[in-house]
Amino acid sequence: MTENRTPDSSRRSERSRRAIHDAALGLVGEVGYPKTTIEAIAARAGVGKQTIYRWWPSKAAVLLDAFVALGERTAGRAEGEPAPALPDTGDLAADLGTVLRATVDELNDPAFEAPTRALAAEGIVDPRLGAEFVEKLLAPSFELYAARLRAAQEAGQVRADADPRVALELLVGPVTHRWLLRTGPLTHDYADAIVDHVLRGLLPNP
Amino acid sequence: MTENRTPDSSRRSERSRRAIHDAALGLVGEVGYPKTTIEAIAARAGVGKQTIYRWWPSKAAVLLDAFVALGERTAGRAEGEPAPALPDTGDLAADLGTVLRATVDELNDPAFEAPTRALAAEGIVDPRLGAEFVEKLLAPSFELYAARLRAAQEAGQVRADADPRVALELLVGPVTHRWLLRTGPLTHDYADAIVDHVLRGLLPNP
Amino acid sequence: MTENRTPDSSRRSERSRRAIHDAALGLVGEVGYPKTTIEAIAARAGVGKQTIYRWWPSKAAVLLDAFVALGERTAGRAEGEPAPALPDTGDLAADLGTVLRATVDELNDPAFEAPTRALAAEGIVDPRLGAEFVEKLLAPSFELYAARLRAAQEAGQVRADADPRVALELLVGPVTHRWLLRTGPLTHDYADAIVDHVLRGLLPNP
Amino acid sequence: MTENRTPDSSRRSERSRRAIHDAALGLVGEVGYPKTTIEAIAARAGVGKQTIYRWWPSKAAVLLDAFVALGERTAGRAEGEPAPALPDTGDLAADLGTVLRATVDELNDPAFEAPTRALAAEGIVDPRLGAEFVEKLLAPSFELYAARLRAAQEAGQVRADADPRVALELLVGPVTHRWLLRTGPLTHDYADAIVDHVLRGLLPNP
DNA sequence: ACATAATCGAGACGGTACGTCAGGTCTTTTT
DNA sequence: AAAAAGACCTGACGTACCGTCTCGATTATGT
Repeated sequence: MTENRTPDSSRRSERSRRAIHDAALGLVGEVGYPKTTIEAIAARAGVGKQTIYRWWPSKAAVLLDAFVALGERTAGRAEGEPAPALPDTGDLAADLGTVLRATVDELNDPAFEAPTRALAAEGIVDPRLGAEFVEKLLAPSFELYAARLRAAQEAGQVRADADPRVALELLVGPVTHRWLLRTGPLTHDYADAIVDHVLRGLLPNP
Repeated sequence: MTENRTPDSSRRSERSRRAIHDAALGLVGEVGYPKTTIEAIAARAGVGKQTIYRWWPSKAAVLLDAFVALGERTAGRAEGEPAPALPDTGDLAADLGTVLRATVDELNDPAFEAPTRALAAEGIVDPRLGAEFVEKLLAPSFELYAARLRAAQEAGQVRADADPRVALELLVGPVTHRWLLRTGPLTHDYADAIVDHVLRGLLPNP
Repeated sequence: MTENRTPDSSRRSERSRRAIHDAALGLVGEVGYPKTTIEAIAARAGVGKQTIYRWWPSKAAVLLDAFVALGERTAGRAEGEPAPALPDTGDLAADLGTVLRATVDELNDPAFEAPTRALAAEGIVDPRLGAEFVEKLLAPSFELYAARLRAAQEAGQVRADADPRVALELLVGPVTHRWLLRTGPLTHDYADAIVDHVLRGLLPNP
Repeated sequence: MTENRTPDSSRRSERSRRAIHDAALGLVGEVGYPKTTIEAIAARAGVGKQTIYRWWPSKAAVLLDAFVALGERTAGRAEGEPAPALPDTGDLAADLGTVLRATVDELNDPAFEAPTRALAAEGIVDPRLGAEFVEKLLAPSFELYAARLRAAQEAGQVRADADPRVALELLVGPVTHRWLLRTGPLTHDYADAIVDHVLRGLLPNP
């Protein structure tokens, strides 16, 4: 009965897509995620509601797309994807510290905070969106951590029997935990402390 | 004009309170949190909507209350609060492993999953609720971890310069991270791996 | 599944009812029936849409109610209904002529024309509404015609074997026909001609 | 800016025209007039929406065209126009009765009822369409009545001072009145009664 | 023991947004 | 040049809930 016709994406209006992205980000920044309605996005974008419903399944999906596109634009990259590499000075502790501090800074950046929290919250409840959130926003940087750890492992700076995925989560888990639950201040010192503790546990057995 | 009268809680109907708790938990279990509306809770509880609005500020607050009460009831405790202590067999790794595995089991329990995720999600976005969520549901067990770690520290099993709060987050952070973001299977093995890594980092300097 | 709860009319807001009537009539007069939307009625009446949907099944039903109430208010009568009697001067032709001319005037009154046409049109397509339209707006006056004709019949001015319902339709049918289909000018002369022809056919057999 | 170009009707696709007619009639029969949408007509006819908008001003106009074409096809006539004559047996009452009964039968034919009512309703509200409706569907038969009455008048069977247009409306008005308003059963007996009454009023003065 | 006052169940109300539908315009590609 | 296809903006639909509000009908003290 209800036909699930998928629209012809080759005829999609690029103008509308961009306008919707911008409107979504603008509104979330100005009035917050919960008060950002699809109706308002459409109105601000000068677009029919149907044009949103045609291409996205939910408000959160719109915002996720917009956010990803924003990240790419901000990073200067085109909508294709090569992401920059994690520094490798040879000093593992310093390298991880640098990046974890950067992560902390980003989480503390008020411009990013609102939409990121909103998307994380939606993703927690909606597995589909959660997977997309992780894949598009988190996975890339996770992979960089893992790569750097593997390099260190090969250089003998890290125990051979350590799983880089687990190590990665030991670094990132506490930080996001503190950020999400607001159980304490999210500072560079905290990032350093995490790196310090974790690396102690990863040292090769003497 | 509109007086903001705070209701007289001594006249509060215990019957209604319980009915609302039950209705909220039932609905969240059956239709999920987003489709659980205040109107539906009121209807199922056989209660006027105003009775909910009188005593709770939001749907999430209702669920949080209901969930806390459920936890207490399940644990056999009265609505007062003494929480059981964390085991201390002298073997720190074993003790932490036991408890972290229990946490993993609870997070995997389908009955608890839906409401916990919903509350976590709301808490991420709403700081007030987040604080209450942490305070009522997480803080108690966090405190137990911290106590056990302090005991181990005093016994010389853990470096004197380690911060128990940080150590705690090293244990709990990765687990909740994996649970919230669904980045991997949440198993006993994973709990053990976390404990193993973290304790290595906490050993007294040789 | 879909509960058909009927609202409690004793709690109905009289204020809203009147405001909706006025808004409906105002809008139909100003922008015409097809461009009068339920949304606009609600907005102009300062009322939630649901309040309209709660009490009326359709836009046409709203207008019909409003129109009936208007008719009663205009006629000075309260919302109860005793309708005035048709004159009986003894001269049947004169009496019928008077009333049919009045009907013609009413049909030509621009204030009444738009809503009446709209309601008639809806009634033609929707039997339920049509019945209500006839019952509430037309039947009362029809009954007066019939009564006057019966009186004439008893006075021997009309054939005993004539059916007053049919006679009534002979008078009223051509007038409404011409009005609805705009097949010719709707004048007093036309009314007189109709009365003349019809009465010839109703004279007692010589 | 937007030119109001009138399309070149010589290049019009006959195939599409017929398909649109058929789709319109089919849909009105199946789902009723209000639920028959231009979009649905286009889809069923395998035609672009623009093709409809190019050639017709409104849904009602499409249906009217389709209905007229259907009537002509049904009557076996080509799309040109000669309409059959009304019988003249010399017995005016019998002749009019025959035709009025035929009219009654047509109005009672369920296949014709839905579209006719829909068109009549639209015509009541939209004068332009109303005129077309009368002109294309009603006027031809009206003219036949008028012709027959004129013949009778010349034969001295009808008063010389009677206006055939009025006489015609005396016959047709009550029937359509009853049909449109559903104020009573539309039977052959009713048709006969109307003819009887009307002819009494048309007899030459003794 | 009873009056008094608050809570309670119920649900109508003014609103906001939802997700859907169709209208009528426009563009792209095919015939 | 007209046609099939269908994306687009627009705007109304009817529904679902929101949070507020009034209405009797219970309570539940505190004099």
